[in-house]
Amino acid sequence: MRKSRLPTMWDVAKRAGVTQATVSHVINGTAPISEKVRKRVIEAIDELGYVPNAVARSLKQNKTNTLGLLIPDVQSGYYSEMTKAVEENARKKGYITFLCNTSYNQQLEELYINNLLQQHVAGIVLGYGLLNEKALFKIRNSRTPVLIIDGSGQFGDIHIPSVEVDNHKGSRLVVEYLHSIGITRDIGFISEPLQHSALQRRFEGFINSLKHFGYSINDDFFNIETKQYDKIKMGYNAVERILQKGRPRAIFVTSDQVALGVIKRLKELKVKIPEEVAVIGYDDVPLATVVTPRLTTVSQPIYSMAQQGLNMILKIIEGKTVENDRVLLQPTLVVRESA
Amino acid sequence: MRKSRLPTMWDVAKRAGVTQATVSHVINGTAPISEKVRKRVIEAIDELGYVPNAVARSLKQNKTNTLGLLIPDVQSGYYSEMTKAVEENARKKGYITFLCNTSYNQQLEELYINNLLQQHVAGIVLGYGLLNEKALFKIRNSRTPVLIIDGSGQFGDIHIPSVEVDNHKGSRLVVEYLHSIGITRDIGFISEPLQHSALQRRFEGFINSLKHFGYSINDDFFNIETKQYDKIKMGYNAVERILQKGRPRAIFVTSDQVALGVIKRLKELKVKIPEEVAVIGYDDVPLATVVTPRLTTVSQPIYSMAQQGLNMILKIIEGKTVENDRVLLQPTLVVRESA
DNA sequence: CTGAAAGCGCTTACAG
DNA sequence: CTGAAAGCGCTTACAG
Repeated sequence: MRKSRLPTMWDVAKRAGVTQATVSHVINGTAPISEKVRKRVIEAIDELGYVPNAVARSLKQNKTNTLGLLIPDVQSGYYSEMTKAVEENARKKGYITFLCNTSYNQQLEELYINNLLQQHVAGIVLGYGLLNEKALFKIRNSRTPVLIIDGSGQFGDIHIPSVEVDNHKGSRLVVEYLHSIGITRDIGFISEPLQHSALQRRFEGFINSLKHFGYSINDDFFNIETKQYDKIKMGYNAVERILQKGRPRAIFVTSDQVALGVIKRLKELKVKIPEEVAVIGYDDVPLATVVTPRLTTVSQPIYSMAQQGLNMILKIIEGKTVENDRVLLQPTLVVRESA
Repeated sequence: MRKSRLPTMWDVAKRAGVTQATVSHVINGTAPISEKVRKRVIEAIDELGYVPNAVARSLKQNKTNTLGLLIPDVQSGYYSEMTKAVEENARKKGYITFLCNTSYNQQLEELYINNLLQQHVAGIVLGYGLLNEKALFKIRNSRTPVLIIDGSGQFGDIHIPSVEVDNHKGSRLVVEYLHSIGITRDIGFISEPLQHSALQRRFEGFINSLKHFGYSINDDFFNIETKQYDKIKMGYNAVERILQKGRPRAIFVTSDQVALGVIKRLKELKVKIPEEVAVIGYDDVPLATVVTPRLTTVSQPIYSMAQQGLNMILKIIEGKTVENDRVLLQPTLVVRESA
């Protein structure tokens, strides 16, 4: 049982007793059509269950209404929120989005980019700073509009439009807050690998702020992972390693997902949070309010990033000029219980 | 600065001094080509940075390598896992997937289905039992291969291929386990709205098992939400309402996300889990091991569902016959600390 | 207000 | 082994 050919405009035309061009005109409103003919065409469409073929349309118009979104991991609370925000805003603008989950794998990044380019997507949204520069060049070469959310638009010589959050400032907020509550030494740092720009900036911002206050830097309490694996386990293991060298008074963790593991281990060890060790995360994922103690963390305006980002890339797609193609948004610190 | 036309096979052909058909043949390997010509064509492709146009290809071949996935909410731990599993398996088979996040909104369901149909996706994967039957009819009408994961394939008269988990059994495992640890009464039930079949089955299974053991049913301890909102808050509020009527000895919650809220409130109230109130969730999301106490829950073989589901729909897409189009997988109970 | 016709970039019999 | 040609289902000037 193979599907018999789907009805086309030609079938509709025949049934309505008009020409195929006329059917196109009534569907797209591209010409004034008499009410009588219009009605006949609409009827024929309904009777046949005709559905316009976007593939043919795209080929002729040389434009699609599809977007590609690259993220490292939909399962992370942060990226799933980003995915939702991007997809929702795209839909509202009439675009449908391809989801590309790269797992930070360079080969996958390139495979997806190749695929998206072949699909002639109207634009590509990068949810993080791609690791594979070759893939980036391919995008540039194709002249496909591209945007990076939550990442620097600067890759060596090439620059792409971006909407990012001030990561230096995020870290500064953390150190300032710790200062304000009297924690001025033994501040630890835990992070997943500093693979993309956002994470690197957080680390730089952290170090700079520490220096700014004239704190001594004890990297016994630093634990930066060198490869990706389960985020929660990363936090869990990091606590393990740090505690072998001493006890920090506070730990700044560059993502909530990892902070969850940190808290888990600390609690198992009966270390009091925040009395003995204060913990501050980053991202403000929904779960931050569920753990005990509730997580103090740096909040990122994800929805706003996605919204402004989408507006920007759509302008570029439409060939309009965008005044500012490096939008910088501000993070805020949400103080709860863990610090 | 508008993009100049991208190179086509025709451009490649001209540069290589061959015909456009020949270029197509070397790209697709659809004809034996002399090594000499092949090399010239490959060179031309590289020099021009030619990328095959999948839109044109799809139109001519009347098939795309795209899939649509409908889920209610990427942000939920359960559906983000499903999304990842489906997307990964689709990619491995050469398909790229459109993500459609419906929020259980019937209008959105229909909008997405219309859009996917226009895009002529090769297949549609439903991540839950669609609420809008009209949308379902449209899929059927278009004869687009469709598959439902984690939901019944039976909608009134129409049946669609499905891979689901035995939800009756999941609930039975819960009641049996409670029985085995001596909890034989005052068993509560908390659920988000029973909007799709999976949830309905869990409820039925729960009631049946209670009856099976001859337990009395006290629906003072039941709290089934009537509309969607934040899952964690649902759990939180449900505890509130139930505790006003008395204290159950155990609560079965039909999803971990909601169970997180249940635990949160119980802990705030200093109710001991599991000594005073045992809590059992459903789904076994990654966070289940992070909360304190670690969540006892029913585990679903999501990856396996996605994998088997993808295999099935791809067979259907390729016109092969599938022997069993109603696969039923088995859940397992993971006993941790909360019960 | 409606139609005839070209063409988007490919694939695919078919010839030679 | 390579090419000439039709055609996938549309949109879009252009005529009338």
